[in-house]
Amino acid sequence: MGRSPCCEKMGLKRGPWTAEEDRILVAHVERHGHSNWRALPKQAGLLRCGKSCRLRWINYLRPDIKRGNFSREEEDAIIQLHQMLGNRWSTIAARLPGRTDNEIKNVWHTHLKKRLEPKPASQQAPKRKPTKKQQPQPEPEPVTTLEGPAGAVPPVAPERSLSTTTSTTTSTADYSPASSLENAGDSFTSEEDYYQIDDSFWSETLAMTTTVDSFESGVQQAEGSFGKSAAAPSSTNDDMDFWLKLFMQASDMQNLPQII
DNA sequence: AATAGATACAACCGCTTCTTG
DNA sequence: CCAAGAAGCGGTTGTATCTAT
Repeated sequence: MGRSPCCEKMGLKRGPWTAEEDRILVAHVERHGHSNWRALPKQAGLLRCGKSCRLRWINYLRPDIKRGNFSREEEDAIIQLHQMLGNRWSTIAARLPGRTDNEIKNVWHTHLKKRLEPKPASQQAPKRKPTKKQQPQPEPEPVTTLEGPAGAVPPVAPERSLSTTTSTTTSTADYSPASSLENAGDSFTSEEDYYQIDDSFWSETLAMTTTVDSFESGVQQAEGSFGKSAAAPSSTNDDMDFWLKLFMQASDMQNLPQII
């Protein structure tokens, strides 16, 4: 298939987006939509390639983007979904409203992968404070809800300023250990305590896992009846789309996550 | 105070998949 | 059915910022 001759780079700008470029892109998309990314920069008067515009829009300028630190629930959801789906970041992102594949990918590589690696307890706590970009801004309440199962409230698109590219960060769901400690006034003494934040979350999570597990066994039977090779585990990966569909259907049926 | 190393994340690159004529 | 173009996706890199020494 033809490869996109994207970025006939001559004359096109690269690197970080300016506030002005953001403003132009947002204004143009709001007015005309983005049916044709390739033509968009020209129409909007941006010296960027369509690909770059698309990425900027999807990852930062979309109005429904949720910015700020990942909540513990979101992180755990990513871990679980990654176990099931592998590096299918866009699929994982689809289960985490307001989060982008790029963001999830970054979080995975910088935090979650390490968390899964065995390490001494002394290293369990995050070493760094949130960066400037991550600094929580005063927010009436986190978007992520820790309420019960019924609390599967759709995430609210946070108010965002478009004045700068980086200051758009609003910590809508800052639930990092550090901030929890600060906010709680009281203290969690360990990460284990931290995990005990909300039982309902875990029951939900477990329910999800169980559902998927039982689902998988059910599907394996179904696979047999479909005439598929009763197949080594590896074939599961080969047929991931099939699994994914089933997974989605299962979650929808049970009104399961939408993890947050 | 200086600086080397670690970390976080925005952005780019190139391949795959989808759509259309 | 085929080929070209466009969009989507995942891997990787560049750079700003923070921590430790």
